[in-house]
Amino acid sequence: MRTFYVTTPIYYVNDLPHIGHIYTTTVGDALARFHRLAGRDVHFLTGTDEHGQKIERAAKEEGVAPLALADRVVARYRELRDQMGFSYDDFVRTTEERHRLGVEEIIRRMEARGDLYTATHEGWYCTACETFYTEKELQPGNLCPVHETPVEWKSEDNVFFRLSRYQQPLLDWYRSPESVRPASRLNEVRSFVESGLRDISISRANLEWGIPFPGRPGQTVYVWLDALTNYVSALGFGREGEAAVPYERYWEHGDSRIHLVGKDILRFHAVYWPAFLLSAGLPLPTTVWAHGWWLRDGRKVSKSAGNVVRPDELIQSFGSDALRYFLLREMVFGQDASFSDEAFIDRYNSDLANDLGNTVSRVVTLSRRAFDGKTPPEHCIDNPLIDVAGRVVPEYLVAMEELSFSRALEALWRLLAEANQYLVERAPWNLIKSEGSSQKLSRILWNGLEAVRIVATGLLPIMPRAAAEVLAAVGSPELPTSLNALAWGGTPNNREIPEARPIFPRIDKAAYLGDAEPMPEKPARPAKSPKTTSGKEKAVASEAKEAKPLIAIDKFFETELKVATVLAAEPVPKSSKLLKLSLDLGDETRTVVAGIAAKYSAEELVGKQVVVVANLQPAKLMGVESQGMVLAASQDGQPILLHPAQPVPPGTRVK
RNA sequence: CGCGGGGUGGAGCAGUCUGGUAGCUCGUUGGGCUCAUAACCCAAAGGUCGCAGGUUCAAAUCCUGCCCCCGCAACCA
Repeated sequence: MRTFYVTTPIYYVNDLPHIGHIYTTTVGDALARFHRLAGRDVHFLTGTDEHGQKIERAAKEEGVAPLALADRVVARYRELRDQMGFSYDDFVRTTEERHRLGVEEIIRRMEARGDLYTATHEGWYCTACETFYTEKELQPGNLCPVHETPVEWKSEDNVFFRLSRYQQPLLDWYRSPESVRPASRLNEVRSFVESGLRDISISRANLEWGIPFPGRPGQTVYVWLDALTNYVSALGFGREGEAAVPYERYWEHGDSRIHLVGKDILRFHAVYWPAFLLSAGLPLPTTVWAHGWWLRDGRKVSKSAGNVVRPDELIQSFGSDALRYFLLREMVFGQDASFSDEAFIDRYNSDLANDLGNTVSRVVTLSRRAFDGKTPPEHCIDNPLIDVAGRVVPEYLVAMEELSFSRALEALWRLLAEANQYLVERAPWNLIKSEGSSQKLSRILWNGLEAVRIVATGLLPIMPRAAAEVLAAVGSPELPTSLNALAWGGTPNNREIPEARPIFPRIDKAAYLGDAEPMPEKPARPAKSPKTTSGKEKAVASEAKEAKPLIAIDKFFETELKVATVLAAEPVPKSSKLLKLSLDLGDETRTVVAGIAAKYSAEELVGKQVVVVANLQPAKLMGVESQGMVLAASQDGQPILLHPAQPVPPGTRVK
């Protein structure tokens, strides 16, 4: 039996599940279910990434153990399994022993290959955090983002991986169009690798919360090597005997090894991970498959914008299968798609309620009425719907193999549309009146039921629960175990069928969206549900906003604030946000760069008075030295400048 | 020349790799049907496929150049 191994990324426990996690896992689930029906030996893996600085720190702030913090988020993911009907075979946590063993083994092999070496890593270092920060993580003025104290330039010894050695082998791998998909992503990755690879650091000193680096005391395995290895460690790589069997089966000798990833982590999966595998002498994945992002009302989702789509409300309001359907139908795999309540409801009503639900309903009602609560007693082997099904099913199969779920669903829906058309043409409701339970009527209604049965069978991987319900409704309650069930002719004759009830009741859009007022421009607002319990969720992940301690007044006076008059202003070249200001501070003139260009033009500022921090360490921005900071209120990311209420002499102290 | 995505009937999108009658959903208009979840069916209106060149018998699709929008990154000291 051919094997099929599919993975989602492991999710970082720093964040609660959101629509992106749900999407990837749904894709994995649909694939896994499809391939099981296709008769393959499927192994579907997901899990969580639990190590690292962020977790360590968040746990410390809350005064709990890092593992306890992770446990909480993991519990949410576990709940999601039932809520969404995910059928993964295994859930790996990077804090598990089996994972550690896998990481240790892969490192041993990379070491044996001679690909690891120790070198000095330099960077900005906060002693309090015992951590390096990149330039961009620092607060203005070279301050630690956590402690807001100055960082120092420090060097530390790290283990490095000779990534540079694998440039050519990777490029060789990319010659196969299967390696990275879709093709546009393959090009992206290839050009990145062609531009040259530098060795990467794969360990950290002074990181407690992680896997100790084998053979390098004081070093901890760094995040990506740790996390990526889950794909083999979960299978038992690095273990003996029985425990290693899945690894042998699904990876070493497996037929398909598929990683589903978001485009944001493509580089790690399509460059670093294969390089690690090459170094360790393990087989590469057959395909790294990247999908796009979900946008919210057309805008990028971010925590700070507060427009993160969380699944609970949606599942509660529409049901998990409706969500699964929407995600797979609306997004063209690989591209970005936009999530909005309106789009969701429109899809739901037109596809699920009107097309699918209503078709089930009419077909079942007619059959029951004409044939005494049963499916029709006989059927024919020649009718237009057979031909349509014969065209639609292969299309569906190809699309599913290609992860083109939207196309697969379109194909199924074409059969549904044809069935409706067929019914209208034959008008069985008239036949019931004119000739009663005739042979002709029997055949017509059976065809209708059969078309729905085939659609529902195709929907099993997409909407497992709803599809099963539909199958039961049309008199085929036994769940198919093979894609052979997509062949025409499966509906039994003379089978009792239950009374039709709405599987997808229509949603009153106006009522759901709140006010019925049809807005010409829809406001980007979060979903509103009467049953919302939004407070709970926040409590779970509470980032523990530490209360800032009060400071003494003399501390405040360390900051020297002065009024200054803008003498001249000009945009900083090639910058979108920066204005270069010449400021009169009374006894001196200074150049200050301010990130206010989005809101203020250079011209309107000349002559205005502003408040500046006068004793700030100078810093270079886009090549221009800034000798101070202009104060502004920050509203939704927009700066609002502060002016004295009436003109004062330049250089006047502010306190 | 920083990286990427996009520009297709009123809206949202597919189609572009592998050129060959421009397609889907929603919406609009008219009609039909009354089995069904105010559903379903038919028909119609509505598109210079961002612009300009080029290749070709044939271009939304391939090539060249340009314009516009949206993310990301570099910059909010």
